[in-house]
Amino acid sequence: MELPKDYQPAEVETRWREQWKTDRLYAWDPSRGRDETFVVDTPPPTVSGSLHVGHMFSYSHQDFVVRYQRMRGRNIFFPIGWDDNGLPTERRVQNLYNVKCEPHVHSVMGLKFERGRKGDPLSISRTNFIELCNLVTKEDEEAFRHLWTRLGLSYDWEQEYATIDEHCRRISQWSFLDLLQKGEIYQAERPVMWDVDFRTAIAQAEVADKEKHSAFHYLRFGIENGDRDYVVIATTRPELLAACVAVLAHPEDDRYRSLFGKRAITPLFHVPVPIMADPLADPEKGTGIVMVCTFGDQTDVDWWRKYDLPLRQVIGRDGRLLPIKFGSPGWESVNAETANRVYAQLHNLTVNQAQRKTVEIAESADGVIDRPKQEVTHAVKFFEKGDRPLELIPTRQWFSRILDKKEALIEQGRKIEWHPAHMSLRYEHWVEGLNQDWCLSRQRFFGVPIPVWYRIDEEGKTRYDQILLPDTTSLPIDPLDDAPPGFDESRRDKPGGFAGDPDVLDTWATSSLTPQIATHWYRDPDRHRKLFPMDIRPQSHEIIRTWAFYTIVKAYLHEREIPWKNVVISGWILDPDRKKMSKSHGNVVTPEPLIDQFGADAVRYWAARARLGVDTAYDEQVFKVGKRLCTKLFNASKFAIGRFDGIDPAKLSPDKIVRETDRAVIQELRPLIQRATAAFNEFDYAQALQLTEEFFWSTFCDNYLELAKPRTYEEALSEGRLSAAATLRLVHRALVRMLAPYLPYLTEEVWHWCYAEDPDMHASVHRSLWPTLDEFNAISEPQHPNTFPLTVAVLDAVRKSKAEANLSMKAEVKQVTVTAKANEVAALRQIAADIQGMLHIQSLELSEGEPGTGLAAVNTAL
RNA sequence: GGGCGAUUAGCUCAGUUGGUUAGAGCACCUGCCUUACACGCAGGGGGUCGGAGGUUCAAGUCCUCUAUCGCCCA
Repeated sequence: MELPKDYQPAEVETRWREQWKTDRLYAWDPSRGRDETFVVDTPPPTVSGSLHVGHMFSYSHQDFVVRYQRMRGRNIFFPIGWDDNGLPTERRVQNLYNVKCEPHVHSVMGLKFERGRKGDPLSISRTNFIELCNLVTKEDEEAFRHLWTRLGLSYDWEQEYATIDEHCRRISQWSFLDLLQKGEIYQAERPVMWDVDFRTAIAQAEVADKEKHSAFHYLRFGIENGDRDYVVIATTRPELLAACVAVLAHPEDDRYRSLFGKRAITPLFHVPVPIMADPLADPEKGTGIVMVCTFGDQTDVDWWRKYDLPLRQVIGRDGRLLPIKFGSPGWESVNAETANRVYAQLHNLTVNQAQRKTVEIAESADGVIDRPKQEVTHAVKFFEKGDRPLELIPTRQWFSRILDKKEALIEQGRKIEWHPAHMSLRYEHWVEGLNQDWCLSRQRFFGVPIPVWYRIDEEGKTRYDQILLPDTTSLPIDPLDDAPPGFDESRRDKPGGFAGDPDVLDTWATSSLTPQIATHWYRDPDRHRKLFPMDIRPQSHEIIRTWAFYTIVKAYLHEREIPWKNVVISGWILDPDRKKMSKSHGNVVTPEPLIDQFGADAVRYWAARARLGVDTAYDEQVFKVGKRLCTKLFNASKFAIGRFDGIDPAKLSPDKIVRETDRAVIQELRPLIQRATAAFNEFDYAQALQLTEEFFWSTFCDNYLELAKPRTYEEALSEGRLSAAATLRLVHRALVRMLAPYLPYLTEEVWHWCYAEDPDMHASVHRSLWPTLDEFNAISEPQHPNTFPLTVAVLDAVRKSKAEANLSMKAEVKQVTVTAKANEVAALRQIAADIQGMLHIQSLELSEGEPGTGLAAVNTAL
């Protein structure tokens, strides 16, 4: 057989990629039963995010597990999707094309858009904006598809989906309607966390705390009919002064006890507000007496509800101060004229500007500022993708009831096996800390529309309590384009007609349905039953509180089921200084050049070296190690196969393995198979790799191959040569399979040099069965279980002597004397010829005795 | 402030249910171009396992406290 001189990853990878696709090697077989099927719920990557090494890292981890399971004979269901709807795509479109979506703008057919256009953002219609999002999404998907394919991830591309495609919209809307019908979702007008730039509500899971510099401003509030003139309140949000609705202190705070029941008069706006006692007021914070605004934070909301306080909303949805007229109902002031004069200077300012302006006005007024401000640092809530702090703004939104299900959700989490186990705590702690129902609606555009309409009464008022639902057979629908059953388009937005809900669903409302999306759920109950609950959800740890959590929620709400039996958590790739890789830090490594440089298998090796759930510092050395392993496997395979090539494989059956050396190496292989299999069954691909790599390099290449080599050069098909050839073939064939999950390209290449036609194997290594002990049952055990380690001890000693004498390994050795226990000497005697042949020993003397330390005492005379 | 995790050779990491002189790769040093591989082979130096205390015949491996770092949550 003519084999190539060097391993050329690029050529080999391209060839096999094509072949696998043609052969539908990774396609799921719908005809096979659930018990022989292994189902994976792959979290679809956010395609508008930038590709980085972390993607290759964690998505390779799934593939190791999947490829192993495939080699166990399981029917693999391994779908892949793209998470493309939502803000990341919208933001990318805005930046790429310098546009902004304004729903009132009319659509333009066939509008051409230009990337990188300068000037002010162009306002475009919702329809045009969504068109652009779809366009960009397609390109972004292609980048991921390319990377996944190059990496050799064994997805079943026939199951591909995108969270904005028709199928996903249909499933997502069905989910909404099903939960609505089950009473699990509701709409309400209430203060929600609001991003003033994206102008949308967001959910608890999307909030990130950021440490920000701020300051307590000490303001004097007047007291109505009091025994003192004023009380000093410290606030970090003076711009909310106009929204003040009450003043609170701790009931046992003697400083303020006499004030309870009286009214305070706010500075600048002269609004009388009640002074009340509440145990949640912290005497240690600020001056111990706090102003309640609608709304500064969640505690304000709680107090506002608890005491049924009035609503004085001053911050608008765009983050600017609303127009307000003091003296009008709800805006009483004992000095409305002054209040309006002050407020006129604040109206329409952003929150930041308003804060500065308020302080400026307060400073120039008499008796408002009590003392200099005090700088502080505190945690401020941001939308994780946002630039300005969140505001609490009362709006009408859809919510999913989850607060009343904490216990049940924790219980669901406990039914799932988490790998590593401690990751389940992240889930439990998140559920325990929930403090809001899930806000499902987003005031955005590129998402799954909320599939409802509302009646408009004869007065032209939208009746949110009169919901119109679509016929489920018509899903997916867009209530802004489609008319509800019983109406036609002419009645849209007219008195007596209907209005479509303008909002879209939170992306997680769809992403949380990846199991149902993949199984086709209600559309194909048979298929759903065959695939659900799934076997594993591989993902990384930062999305436990979002992706894992919401998916568990949905499976529970719909079917009272867990979505998967196992969650398998990948760690992160950190930069060499162990910092998180992120675009803003500028430390992100781009993936494709690494494949160009080292080959896909080497990149996968790098990923495989990291243990489950453990964060790993980025170290380019590991790619080199991977590449070196590929080179070694390539060369060793060429050589090993060359040693038995030409001998009829039928002559190389297990029963031909009769020599002690050969039986001894098989005896070493057995525990390797057991241990690697056990590790893989626990999803511990890293452990399985480490064991296999060590055996391959050290036991197989450095020792066994060298020992067996002389016999393979014998001219006749002697018993010894056949035994060595059969052993080489069987061990090598097992090792190639054991490395196949990690190095799919090279192992497939090697497989086809020699093993693809074996009757007990599949043409592809990736569908051949993982090695089991059964394959080696027919081979007798060596005379002594320690024969191999004993032999290596002798080899090491002789090699050391040669090395210390600066001699070549092929240098002749006059005599070697080995002392070992009697039964071991007997075993060693059968190895003697191989040892002598390998190390060129003229005389090898074996004597029975106490070896002292170690297995054997070895004396070498050069 | 609470929770979780990490802390092992210069670097990146392994160390199974506690048990002989703590391992690997890289880097370093010394040899060897041994008819698969110099992207190789052989050999070598180098850690007492963050710190303190405890349990035990025996601890990197269990317990307590503590330091540093990271993540998550308030």
